[in-house]
Amino acid sequence: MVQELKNSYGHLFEDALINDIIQVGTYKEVSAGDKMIEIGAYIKGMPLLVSGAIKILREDKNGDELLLYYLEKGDTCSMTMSCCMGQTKSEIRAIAETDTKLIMVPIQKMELWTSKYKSWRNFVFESYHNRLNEMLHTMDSIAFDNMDERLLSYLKEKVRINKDKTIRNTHQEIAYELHSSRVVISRLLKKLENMGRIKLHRNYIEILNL
Amino acid sequence: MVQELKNSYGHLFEDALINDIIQVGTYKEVSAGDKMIEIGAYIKGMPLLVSGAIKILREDKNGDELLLYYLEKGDTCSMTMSCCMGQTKSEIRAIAETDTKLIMVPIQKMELWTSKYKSWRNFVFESYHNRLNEMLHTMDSIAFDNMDERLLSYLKEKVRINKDKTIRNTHQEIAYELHSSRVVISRLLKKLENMGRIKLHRNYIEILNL
DNA sequence: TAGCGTTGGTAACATAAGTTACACTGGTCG
DNA sequence: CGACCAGTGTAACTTATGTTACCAACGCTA
Repeated sequence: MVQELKNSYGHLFEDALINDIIQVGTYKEVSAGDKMIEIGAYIKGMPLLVSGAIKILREDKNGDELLLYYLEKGDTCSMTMSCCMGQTKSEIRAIAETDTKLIMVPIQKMELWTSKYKSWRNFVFESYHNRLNEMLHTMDSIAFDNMDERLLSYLKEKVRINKDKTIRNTHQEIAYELHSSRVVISRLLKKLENMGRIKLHRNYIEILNL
Repeated sequence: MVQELKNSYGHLFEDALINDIIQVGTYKEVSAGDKMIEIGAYIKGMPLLVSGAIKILREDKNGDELLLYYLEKGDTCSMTMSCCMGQTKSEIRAIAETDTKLIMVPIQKMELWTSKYKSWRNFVFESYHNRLNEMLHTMDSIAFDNMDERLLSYLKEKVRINKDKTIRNTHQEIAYELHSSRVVISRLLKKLENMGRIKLHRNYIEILNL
């Protein structure tokens, strides 16, 4: 854990803070697909991502989902921080996109570290900043783009996050994350295949050139 | 200014901070419709709202707009803080919705106050928290609701923000903020009128019961 | 091997929203 | 007064997206 922490956060945090984190943090590994936070749950700790990726999802009245953004190495969950302040329930769902390593820090430390460590403050602010910006871009995509453009962005992002030109998802799963329907996604994917940009297979999609 | 500040922020900030704000802050009044921040602009100061409301808008590739949320008394602009950190340009446009009074604080103070005053830290965190939540709810509305529901929410919010059951906007202006077209909005407004929920007039709308 | 569930392809249709076009009205300004 | 313009109402049409239905292909396992 110590080495992992230093690799991912050594350049951000001063040594004293690193030591504090080692004292109270717990190292965790989660597997792709594991549910990490459920909507309405109370938050116990704050995650510092060391490797892998976590997807953050929003749910509508019918229980259908919408992908908001991903967290990656060096990120933390602003929603979590947000919740800690007000002791409110989670507004979002978090699911591991890939196998992920992270360090959980008890939220009780937040207050103290925020006053004690400048690097921690900066990290927290930066994190909020990044999340707000990601929300903005997700918003752009949803409000301004057609489904075919949204699908394209989705595929691109998925390739980047998974570092894999092969997307191992069913059309149904993709439809779910884009808050659309399977038939629509199949239709648009087929169009992309006809354009020569992807190759469709059962249970996976080969990305050629996006 | 001193009195305004104490009224709106006295319960939030410790006296020493209030004094600091008085030292470096400048009092400003803006009129409804005034453009306060343009997309791509660099930010000079951070606004602390004393009264009135400011609308925050996002722009698409074609220059069309989308209303994100309003800032009110006691709010500040997280996007501004966000920008200060990274010295980046504004991602959004800010326009006074009503006549508004506010105190501008130079961004140079941010860093110092954040380490010096606990109440300032809490204020900044709280502000990020609120903005993230508002973004979430705007997102819900755009991703999950039909235009008629979005229009309804829009009208309700407008009444609340302006504290006025009469909405003094043309259909075109409403269409703009919802990123739709005039014809669509006229159509839906007429439907609402037929349902007896509003009364349409030239250049204004009477809200009966939403 | 036969049967079954999952996945994907596709057609036919329904609906929400955007677009174009044009008429009407009320107010303004020469 | 008459011309003009902004704001609104409405019809007719297009398009994107969602829905329903059904079939075919694949892989599993009884």
